[in-house]
Amino acid sequence: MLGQDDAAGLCCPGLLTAPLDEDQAVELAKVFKALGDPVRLRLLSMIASRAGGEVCVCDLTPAFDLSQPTISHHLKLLRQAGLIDCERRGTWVYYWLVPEMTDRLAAILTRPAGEALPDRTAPAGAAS
Amino acid sequence: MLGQDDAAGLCCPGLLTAPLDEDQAVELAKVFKALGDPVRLRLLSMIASRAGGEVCVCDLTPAFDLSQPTISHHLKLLRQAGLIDCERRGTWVYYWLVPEMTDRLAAILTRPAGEALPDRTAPAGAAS
DNA sequence: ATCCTGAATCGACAGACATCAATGCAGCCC
DNA sequence: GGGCTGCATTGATGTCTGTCGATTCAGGAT
Repeated sequence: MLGQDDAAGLCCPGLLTAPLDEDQAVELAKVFKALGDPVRLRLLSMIASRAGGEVCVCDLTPAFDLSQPTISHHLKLLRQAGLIDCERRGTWVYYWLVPEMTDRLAAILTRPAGEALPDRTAPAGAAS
Repeated sequence: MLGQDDAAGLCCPGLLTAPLDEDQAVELAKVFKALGDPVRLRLLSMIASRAGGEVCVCDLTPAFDLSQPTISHHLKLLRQAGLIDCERRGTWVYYWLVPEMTDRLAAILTRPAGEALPDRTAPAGAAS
């Protein structure tokens, strides 16, 4: 059943509207941590932008100056974060994006429309 | 002019539409890495959701079971990532969200509207 | 000036992480 | 079967990071 460890319980209505409780924060942090590496970001973008929606590992590995085990490790972390999934098909393994997860992250980072921000460009009290 | 190190050059049209080049990936990863810690996520959400748009450090610190220097350290990382900014006002220091950055992240994680995903529930591969 | 308070910085340390070479495992082909 | 290829796992290693106590710095109050 392919790990798919956790990181599924991201129900939070939005990081920016109410304080996160600790459990939510821990879950969310796992996903952002998975995104917090240049190699994984490039892997994710290569997978997500691929016409057809899936990529063979053999197309990913040569794009980096890293060993094959290292790429495999990064793919595993992205998968455990719920950002991608994979399937073995004969000799090759194919990865694809899980758009529900990126959608969820985008929603979490989106502020409610009518939120009036205090105008920082002309603060009331500060001259000079 | 308050560090504000880098992490400003996030022009990328979207993580999910085209492969990121390495420099873009490195910049973006810094921001996501800043979000990849539960304490920083909670700090950010406490700051962002505060009515009035700003929070005094003295209101943040007691919400955690961590030392004051540790909180200060996390705030510094969030600030270096461009997610928050701060100002000293007399004895106290106030922090607020930089919504441009979260907006940018949300945009980066958002797929272009008309993107037809391959239907994973009924793979078409075998036919034809 | 002296003291006090709130916040940032410094130095140290344990745990986490990225990376590699070596190995293991699964599926193809001869 | 035997060998080959593609990918995952293991074990080791150097670096990064989260945390703390101690210290320092900035501003107000006495």
